[in-house]
Amino acid sequence: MVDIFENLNSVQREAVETIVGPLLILAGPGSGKTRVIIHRIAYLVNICGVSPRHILAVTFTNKAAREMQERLCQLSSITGNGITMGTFHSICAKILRVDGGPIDIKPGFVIYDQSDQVALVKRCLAEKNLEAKQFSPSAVLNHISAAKSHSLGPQEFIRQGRSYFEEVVGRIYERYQEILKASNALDFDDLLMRTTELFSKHKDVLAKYQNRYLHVMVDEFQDTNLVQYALVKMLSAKYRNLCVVGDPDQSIYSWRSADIRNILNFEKDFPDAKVVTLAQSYRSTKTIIDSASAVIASNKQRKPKKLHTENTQGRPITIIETYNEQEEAQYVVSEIERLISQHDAKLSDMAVMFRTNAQSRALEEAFVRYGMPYKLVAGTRFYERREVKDIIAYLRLIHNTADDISFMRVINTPLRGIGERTVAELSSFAKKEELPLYDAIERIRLTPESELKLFSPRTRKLLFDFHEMLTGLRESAANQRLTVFFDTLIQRIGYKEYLLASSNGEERWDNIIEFQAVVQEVGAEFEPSEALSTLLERIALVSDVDELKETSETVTLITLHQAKGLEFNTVFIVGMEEGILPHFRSFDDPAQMEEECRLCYVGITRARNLVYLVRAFHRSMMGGYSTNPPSRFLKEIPPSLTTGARPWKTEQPVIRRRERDIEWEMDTEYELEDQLPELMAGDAVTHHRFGNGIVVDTRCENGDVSVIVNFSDVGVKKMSLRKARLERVD
DNA sequence: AAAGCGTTTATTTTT
DNA sequence: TAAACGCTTT
Repeated sequence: MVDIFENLNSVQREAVETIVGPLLILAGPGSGKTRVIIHRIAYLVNICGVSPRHILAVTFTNKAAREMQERLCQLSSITGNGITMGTFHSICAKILRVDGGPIDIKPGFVIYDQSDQVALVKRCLAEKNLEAKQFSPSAVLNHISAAKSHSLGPQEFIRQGRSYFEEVVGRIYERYQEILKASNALDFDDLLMRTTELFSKHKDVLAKYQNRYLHVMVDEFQDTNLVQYALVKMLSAKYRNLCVVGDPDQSIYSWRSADIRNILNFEKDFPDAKVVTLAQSYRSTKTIIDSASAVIASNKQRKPKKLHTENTQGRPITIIETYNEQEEAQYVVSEIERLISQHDAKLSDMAVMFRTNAQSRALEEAFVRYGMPYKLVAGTRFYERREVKDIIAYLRLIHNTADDISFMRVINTPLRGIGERTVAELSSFAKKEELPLYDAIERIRLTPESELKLFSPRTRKLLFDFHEMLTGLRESAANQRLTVFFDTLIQRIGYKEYLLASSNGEERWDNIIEFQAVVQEVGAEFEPSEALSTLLERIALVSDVDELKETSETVTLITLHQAKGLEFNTVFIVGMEEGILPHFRSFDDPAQMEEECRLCYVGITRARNLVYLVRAFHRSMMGGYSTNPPSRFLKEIPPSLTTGARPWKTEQPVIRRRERDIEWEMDTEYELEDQLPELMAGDAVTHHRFGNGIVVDTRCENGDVSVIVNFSDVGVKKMSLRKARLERVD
């Protein structure tokens, strides 16, 4: 057998050998965290004789789970099998399928993703005749999701609601849950919240899992939310062998309710916890570690942690200033070209990282122009493409006819002449009868026409045909192999013809073909009775990073968020500007600014050898353009560690923008000069209605000057400088 | 019911 | 700029 302690340093070894009681592992980037987790499991199984089925390991992506599984099997085949390993969501989904009964969850439930959630909120808004303008569906959804992340049900949320807005959200939330229940559906947040509900209401079920999992491990603990922490505490309460691994400096998902305090509270909740700090990096050069440390050191709310390495000093960080985003992209491509021809670098060992998806555009153009292979870790994810979602909606509806959101999506896709009015009438009928939409059609058909004066004969026929088609498809699904059924479905609804007739038809059809590959995989493995539900489960819980294959020879284009956990030899971070990184939406909130800083830290520490920090002087943004000063994070890096453009001195304050004012003065009527405050990005202003805010950008548009202000109460607003009476506050 | 036309609005997105 | 949205026309 392989020596489990081979190649472990003393701290890592300590972490591996601590198997009893609570354990917190603080692991810096590249400190061998995954290695420790794997070796610890191997130690538990192979040395201590713990059965793999008594181990629960939670990861943050499916990919991480898969990789861990693979590495375990490499280490020893007996270790790998039988461990419960997966994301919080997939583990909870499994628990609820098996044991959800006591809290009224039927095993066949479907899982709603983000776009389904938005659709559902919209439906609730429409039902309540609320203006989508005033209550933006995504804002409402964010509040609902945040409530769920704190285990607050609708009632509790309403009870503690503080503002009018929250009161309304509470009512929407209530209805939202009703519809979910009636549709036999759970959203992502429900998977977690309802599992904690199950555990707290039914101690026998909890006991079953507590007895099984003698050892619980959680990776990426800094990005867990309160429900997830609650789950972990419940599951490990009996044996208290709980090991959490994380790095507060890499917490970048607070906007998804991840709570950095979990990691800080851990020691309070478990006073006897042992804390092990892995501070030696095996990944990056000394220069990279020192630069990243300098960047993160500017965060105030942070336990200082000294990362070190015995690796070589390495090359300095290259800082580049380009004219605009095209030149920026061009620089990246030509530098990659140079590294390949002069230093024998591999494309697959390089990544270009950015803060916002919009930035990928200029990059892609340059890569295409140069004919350099690249892989964009998608902005719109595969399973969220319209055509793929359409088909998924059909599959779900066939699997679970109560799924109203899917029903709504497909009833007129492809177009079959059933319009808005008909759907509205049908759904109010369904609501009155408390029936799913699918069953409502059946009810209409069975009710004598004299009793029910609904719909014209033509419309009735259309509805009945649709219903009949679905019934037929349900039968096919039950009998045919999944692959065959899939073809039946596509053909029956005429989807190919429909797609090819639309714009980008070919491309969209190709996506269906790609989807078919996944279907084939599942179809080959499962009998018709199980295949459909397996397929739906599989596609509900995967992300794009999961699908990222390292094999192909291409450069990776990826957002900083998605890059977490990955590593490359060479990393380019583009858009190192105020307004991009840090993003302007974070300007007025110190806590969010610290998260921007961590994002930068995560990016830099993905690199083993080379880091390029690139910025553009001038960049198109939202139709106009803006001239962003260099990112404040650049200033933090000691000049001795950098090379390349560094025209500003470190002592100099951040340059604030004013360039466009030349145009502005020409276009603006002069008498305004005295009355209007001369504003620039970063200025604090006050507005008679919107309150206080920070100027994010000023720009000329058709002779008028618009100011974009991020108000602390109402968010970002764009307004005419001439009309809006903004006052500067000092 | 569906196409057409202005208007609006722009982070990040493990699941 | 461009895409998504909602209103109006056909």
